[in-house]
Amino acid sequence: MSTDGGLQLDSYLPYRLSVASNAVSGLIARAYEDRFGLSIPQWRLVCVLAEDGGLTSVQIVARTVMDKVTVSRAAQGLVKRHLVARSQNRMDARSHVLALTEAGRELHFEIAPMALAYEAALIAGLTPDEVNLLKRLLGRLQSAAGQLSGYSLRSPD
Amino acid sequence: MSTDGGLQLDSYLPYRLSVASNAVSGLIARAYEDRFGLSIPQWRLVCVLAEDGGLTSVQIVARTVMDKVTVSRAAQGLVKRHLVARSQNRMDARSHVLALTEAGRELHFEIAPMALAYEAALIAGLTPDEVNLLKRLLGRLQSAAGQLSGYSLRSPD
DNA sequence: GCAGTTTAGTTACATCTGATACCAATTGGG
DNA sequence: CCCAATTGGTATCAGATGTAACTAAACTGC
Repeated sequence: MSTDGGLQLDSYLPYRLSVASNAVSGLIARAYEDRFGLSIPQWRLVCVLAEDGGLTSVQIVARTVMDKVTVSRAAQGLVKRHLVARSQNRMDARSHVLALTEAGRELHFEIAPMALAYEAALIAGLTPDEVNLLKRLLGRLQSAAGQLSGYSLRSPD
Repeated sequence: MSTDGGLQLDSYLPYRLSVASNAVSGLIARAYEDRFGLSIPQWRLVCVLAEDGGLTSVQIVARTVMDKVTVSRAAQGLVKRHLVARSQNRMDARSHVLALTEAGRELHFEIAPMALAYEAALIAGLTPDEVNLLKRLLGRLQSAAGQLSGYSLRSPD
């Protein structure tokens, strides 16, 4: 037993999580960038707009766990490429409603199978039960982290 | 059934993984930064040096899945604070051996319990079996991503 | 209906990160 | 040996990201 109470980087969960996430995100990011010129924030935006239809920036922020600046920039890029259109929101003149254009819908239609293929390749070899459990556990970690942030956690004396 | 073959952001694994990892990393990063002035790369470096003793930059890169530039910068900061010492490597005059100083060891000794407490708080409510499975699955995702990168993955026609 | 506060969204800035270029030292082939 | 190619490590540059400041519009109470 070592003096550090058993802390080993290799089995430290936040480290493992970060490394795995970086590996996966890097793979996916390269794929979207290379073939469609989309950043990950842009891809997420396309995704939620395809699912939910027109949304305002605030709604997208709530839906995607991204910063509002990130959303704003992603939207700018997509509007410039005519994949997303912004229309006046007659309920509130400060905000615009973002929605996929026809070209945007086509792009989503093209990407979706590739995205699913990557996911399938990543989880090949895992049972459906394992995948479900993994998603559940990730959700738990996320909410635990959310609850802990703001609190200060003192190490045992 | 939607036209996209069932792609929903909320249940898309790479997304879930990224969101969970960001939440956890953000939490941990703030804790280390606030209390010890360490960035995550610096923390990792302290960790592996505490575990393995003196290492060269190349060895640290292999051990921590970080870029060599990141390691170089993290080391600079730690050397400046006298937490890490660099000594000549008599096998190869280009490289130096990095090792914790006494102050560095003390710092590690202080941080380790907090790091473990965060991990414990994050996995509270999970069974040991679930935690082990989670780590195994993360490892699998990481290696799958590693294998896939470099290959091109075509979506099914 | 008007002053103060809150909210939607963009801009500006400071930071961090990674790819590239670069230098010094080492290795290997002839 | 010596020149070419490789490797350890750092510096430089460009792009991404988040925080804070800012603008404009919309509520709130009176």
